[in-house]
Order: sequence, then C-alpha cells, then structure tokens
Amino acid sequence: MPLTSVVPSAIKSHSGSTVAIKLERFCRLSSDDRSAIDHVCRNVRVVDARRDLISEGSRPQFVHLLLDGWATRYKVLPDGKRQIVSIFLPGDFCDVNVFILKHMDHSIGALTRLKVAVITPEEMRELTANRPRITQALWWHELVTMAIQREWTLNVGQRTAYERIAHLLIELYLRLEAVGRASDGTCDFPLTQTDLGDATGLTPVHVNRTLQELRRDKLIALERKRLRILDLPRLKDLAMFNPNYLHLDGEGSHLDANG
Amino acid sequence: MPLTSVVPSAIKSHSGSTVAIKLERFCRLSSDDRSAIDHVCRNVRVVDARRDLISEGSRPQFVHLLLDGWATRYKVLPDGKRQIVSIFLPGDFCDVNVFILKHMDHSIGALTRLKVAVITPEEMRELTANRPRITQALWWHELVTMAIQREWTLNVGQRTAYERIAHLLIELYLRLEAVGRASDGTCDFPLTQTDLGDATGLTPVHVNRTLQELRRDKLIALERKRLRILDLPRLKDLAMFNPNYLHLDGEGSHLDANG
DNA sequence: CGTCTGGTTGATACGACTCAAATTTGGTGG
DNA sequence: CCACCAAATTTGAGTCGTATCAACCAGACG
Repeated sequence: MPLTSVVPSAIKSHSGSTVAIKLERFCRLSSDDRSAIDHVCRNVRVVDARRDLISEGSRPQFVHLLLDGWATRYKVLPDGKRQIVSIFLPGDFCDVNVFILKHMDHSIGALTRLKVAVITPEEMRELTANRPRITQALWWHELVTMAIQREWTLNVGQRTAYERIAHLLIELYLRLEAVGRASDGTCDFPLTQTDLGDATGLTPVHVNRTLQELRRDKLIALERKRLRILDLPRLKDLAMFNPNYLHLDGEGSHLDANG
Repeated sequence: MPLTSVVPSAIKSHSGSTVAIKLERFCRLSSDDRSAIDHVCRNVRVVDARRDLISEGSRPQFVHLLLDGWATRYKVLPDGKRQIVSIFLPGDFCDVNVFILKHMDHSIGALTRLKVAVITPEEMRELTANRPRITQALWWHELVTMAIQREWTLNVGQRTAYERIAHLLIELYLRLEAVGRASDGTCDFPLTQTDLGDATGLTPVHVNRTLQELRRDKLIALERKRLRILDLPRLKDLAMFNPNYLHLDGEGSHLDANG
C-alpha cells in the first residue's frame, strides 16, 4: 500500500503535517487532535546546519519536534571518538519526557538547516491531557525510538561494514517514506561519509570503499546528497533487514479517531 | 553516600523491595506508593536459567518486573549472529508500555533462574492512576533505559575490546550497587564469556584474552560467577566511563512523597 | 566415571584502521 | 563568471585488532 493513500491532502497544509502523518501511522487522529498538534508547533526555532541544538550536560527545558531537516543525537568520548547514536528525521520528537532528567547525557546536532518546534512541559501536558490517542501515539513513538536504538546496537555489534551501511540506508529510506519524504527508492541524504562512519562505527575511508562496493554491485546510487536504492529486495536481503522493529504495520488502528 | 543509608530496612521485607529501592533513586515514595508496588508484584512467575521469558514475534501481553535474577534482551540475525542488546537486573521493568506494540522485535532470555512479577495492562493502569510519583518514576526508568541503550551503541561502536568490556563491567556493578546488590567492589556475575561476547560484539576467544589482560593489569578479579573490581578509578578512566547516563543523582528528589 | 559446558591456548587469516596524498566538489567573494 | 578555498571524496600502501579454526583442559553433574 503506497503511503500517499493514507495521507489526506488536507493535512499537508498544516505546520505539523509531518508529525501528524507519522502519528497516524499508529492510529487515526481526530481533527481536534490534529489542530492540537498544530497548536503546539507554533513556536518554531530555526537552527543552522552543523550547529548544536542541545549540548551534553545542559538542562533539558523543552521538548523539540523536528518539522524539517535532519539531526543527529551523538556522544563524544574523551579521546575524541564520536558516535552518532541516532538520527532524527522530520516528524520525530526529541525525547517526549526529557525534562524529567537533570542533565542531557548526549548532544543533538543539526545535519542540515532545521525547523524545530519548541514545546514547553506545560504545552506538552495540555497536548496529552484528555487526548488518549495522542498520548498513546506518543508512547508508540517512544517505543519505536527505543526499538531503533536496539537495532543500532545490533547493527554496530554484529554486522559487517557492508551489511551495516546497507542496513542504515534502508532504515533511513523507509522512515522517510513513512512520512511522505521518499518514494521510488529515492530520497534526500545529507550525511557525509564521515557522518556515516560516526553512525556505523567505521572510519570515513572504509565507508568510502564500502559505498563504492555497494555502487559497483548496482545496489545503490548516492551522489550530491541524494540516495537512490536500486534494488531494495536484494539490499534488504544482504543487510538482513527485518522491518519489524520499525513497527509501521498500523499497530493501533483499532483506536477510533472520534471516540 | 553509601546506598544502604537510603534503604529503610522496613522495605526490604516486601516482595517488591528491589523495585522500590530502584524507584526511590528517583523520588521518595509514600507508603501507599510502596504497597501499590507490592500489590502489583503478587503474581510471580519463575523461569529457569537459560530459558526464554519472551520470544521475538510474540504478542506482548504483560509487563514484566524482574524481582530476582539476571535476564537479557537479545536479537538474532538470520546468519546466526546474536547480540545481547541489554541486560535486566533485579528491579528492572521490561518495557512499561509494551502492549502498545503488536509484536516483540526481540527476545528476553533468563541468564539465571528468575523471579518475575507478571503485570497486566489493567494493573499497570491502576498502579499509575492517581500516583504521579510512580508515574514519573516509571518515566524516569524508561528514560534511563534508553540512555543505557545509547551508551551501549557508543560502546560497541567506538571503544576497543579492552575498554568495551571494562565499561560493561563497571555499568553492571554500579547498577547493582544502586539496588543494594553490590558493595565493596564485589557482585554476582552470572554471564559466561560467550554472553559477554554477545553483549560487546566480540568473539568468546577474544573476550577470554581481554579478561586475562584486565586481570593481569590488576583491575578486576572474575571467577566462579563473582566479579570483584580491584581498582574502580583506574578502570573508569581507561573505559572512559562517564556515569552521567545512569542518571543516579537523585533527579526527582524535589517531588515530595506525601504531597 | 564419562559427558558436557565453559574456559584457555596457539597458529593463522582477514576486515577494518592508519597515514598520507591526490582529486573533486561546493561555496564564496572578487 | 572565474579564482580561490575549505570540505568532502577518493586512492594507495602498510599495519593491527579481532576473528577463525582447532585443540586442549577444568570443573560440574548425572
């Protein structure tokens, strides 16, 4: 089923459209739900590419919701090594409940120029109070985020360089597709080879050679910040990609929108 | 401050004591809170060592709370490679809200004989309804779980074998200490070298050699399922261990118990 | 007392890293 | 529009950390 069929075009005009699309993957939202989301997206902050949105050690004060652009969650070791532990795509929330913690244990950096909705704890409470579907959908979002994090642990722990990069490319493509930002095997891909290395635990040199292999094998095309997946089935197979962890199979569709 | 000082001995007799200890790391609980936790621990299931508690693909029906023993969350690849993505210690919840998802994307296996509280969705709702401190403490637990998962991604992605194993040993020791199950640098340690390999992305052979190095360097003693950390400061240093991600610094202590 | 699981050792192989340099790309200002 | 610069990509040669394969050993257990 192509995604476009589940995206009422009426939503698209709203500021929070991408989020709505994402949450509707889990359950249908009422128009009140949707306008509540829109309402909470009114405070937009723009962040330049390659700038930090949040720094390790700082006190979390807001929930952020990525409206546009790509961001990374990363940790840096005293010896300078850096690991990108996750990637935020449009429609993703940064830690629905962070303000429970005293300090951030990681940083969030912009890969591209970002548009981010800045949401106060108060607004977050208003958004979820008496909106069980949104509350549930946010929980679902958190659980999927955790599942992705586990899959990343598996990825760097057990897969070879070739499999690892293939797996990451597929994941990002599918996640983009799920929010209407990719189709026909093609999507934006703003990561540099160094970023890819930081995300997969490989050196940039090795990432380069591995990408060349993937290209040589006619599995992908990647240039000018655009990715094209040429043979998704074969790529999935070699990457041992099991999409179950993305939980995109309409899990909460039993929840009625106007209950 | 030694942990024992914050553990009223009165709690210890209750079935859910370890959980209470754990959640009280975050905020003080009222006696009603504590008995509500106890109440929810009434349904105990015992699982033999090396058996699966939950299998990938199954439908999540209950929340599980580990009362005693060690368990792992793991994923297996089609080629047979296996990654332990996290370790459950006494007092840990397995996914406070799992039943939102349709299928498990991983399995949970017992490392030792377990005592597990089996909690229904209804009981979970009862536990949290009108108990803001418990609700918050459970959120805190989830956030810490996520933070640990991120640190594991960093661990396998960026640290050497030596650093990686050292880091894992420290984490487990500190988490046990936080629930009163370790002190004086000593704790139970039921993992085999194969388990350690599955958790760190190393082969058992290499784990063996690395442990020998750690012993030779007088950093640890590990035999007969007992771990003794001989020089925690030096071990932390070489492992680049930053405890911030465990969020043990009494984050929600401003929340009064009897409000 | 044999069997089994977990731990240990040795020899060898290979995937990924390092270092260094060349080349291409993209952005910027003249 | 071109010249320039910095960032990103590519290439090559050599090295190293960890994997692999294959025994062997020790203690636990029935």
